[in-house]
Amino acid sequence: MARSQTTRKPTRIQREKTNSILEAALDVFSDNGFRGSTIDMIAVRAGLSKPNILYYFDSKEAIHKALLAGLLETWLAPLEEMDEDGDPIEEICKYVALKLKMSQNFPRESKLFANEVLQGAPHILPEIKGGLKDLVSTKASAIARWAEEGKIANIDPYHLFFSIWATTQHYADFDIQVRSVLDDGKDPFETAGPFLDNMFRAMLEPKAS
Amino acid sequence: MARSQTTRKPTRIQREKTNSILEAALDVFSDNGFRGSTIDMIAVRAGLSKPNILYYFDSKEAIHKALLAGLLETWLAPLEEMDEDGDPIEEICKYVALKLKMSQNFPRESKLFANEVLQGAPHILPEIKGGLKDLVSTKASAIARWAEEGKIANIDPYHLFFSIWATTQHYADFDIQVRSVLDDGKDPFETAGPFLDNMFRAMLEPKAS
DNA sequence: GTCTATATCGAGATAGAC
DNA sequence: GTCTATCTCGATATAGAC
Repeated sequence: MARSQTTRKPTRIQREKTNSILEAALDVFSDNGFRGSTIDMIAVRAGLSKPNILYYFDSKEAIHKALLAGLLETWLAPLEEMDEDGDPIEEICKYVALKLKMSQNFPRESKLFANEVLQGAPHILPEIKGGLKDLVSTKASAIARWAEEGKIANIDPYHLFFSIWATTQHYADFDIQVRSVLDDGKDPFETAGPFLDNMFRAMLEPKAS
Repeated sequence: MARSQTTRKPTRIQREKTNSILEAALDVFSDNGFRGSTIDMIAVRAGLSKPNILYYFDSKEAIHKALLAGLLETWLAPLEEMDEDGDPIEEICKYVALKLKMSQNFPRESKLFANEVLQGAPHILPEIKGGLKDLVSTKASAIARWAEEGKIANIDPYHLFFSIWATTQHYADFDIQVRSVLDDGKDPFETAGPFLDNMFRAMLEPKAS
């Protein structure tokens, strides 16, 4: 078990190889899911041999866990930026735009996450029931307050989050379907931005009571 | 290869066993994905032996294909019901409600479909680029016409469909996350119905120009 | 039609030379 | 640190008795 991860000083080369393995693994796992991926696929894409992969990581699962480890944090960062003292509708729409940008720029991460949750989140259920739930709860309170103050329409904050996650991640996770339905060549993200912005503004606009 | 599927008259018992295998397979595949599922899991859940499964189906993939075969059709049925001569907003909201009901009543089918599309739709890409694309194209034209006539707001019909699919299926596909974020015990579907209805009505309401 | 036993194969992981 | 060769195991699928 005297693996490189446990030694004291990881050299530059070690870091580089570790990174290229993770990079290749992200490709493979997001395309094929955990069970559908093989170490060989990762090795080929990383330009390394199979045993060499297992020199840097103890197992296939260790690679997967390493990828997931930082993922939820990255995924939640945009939500943390939501400012309770800012303009309500602008803050929410900014979050939507950020989340859509993440789907556009990090589709592999989105798919990795989708795969994981779809299978019942076997590796990150604690994090979901912990950090995610807590953060959402906090931000939901802020949104509920905005609604009480009449600054936005009276909507359920939790379902608001679900609809934001669902609509933005859909373009990454189901991209094959989206692009198949649209004329090939069109970039879905260009038109999705204005559409979603308009959709959430319409819903959030305070109604005359 | 003289398998029962190819004989002329499938007896009642054969039909029943075939159905219980498909039923068990739907459980297993939707929970674990195709690669993560084993014939043994299906056999145990169906109360049959592994070779007996392979007497009724030529291979694990054959079971999977059989499940997917009817799925897209079932999945599209609600969209076909959308009436171009009905009240625009009511027709669209009826579609949303139906789609949500399907997520509630057929979560396994939804997950099976999500798994398939997430992996790039290897088995049903032709159907997606064929029947699905055509049907959506037809209905999108109707919606575009409604918009031109000022009966609904001027929104992109394709992104409307994407947002409907994303939001409704989210409750089935990501149920573990939804239920983890909400207080346990609450049924997400009860509150999701009114929320989504309100959301799509707000977006579709014709704007004074 | 249904079983037990087994052939076969793919893939994770390890041994040991270099 | 990296390779070739190999062990091992789980899973698909088949053979053949009943």
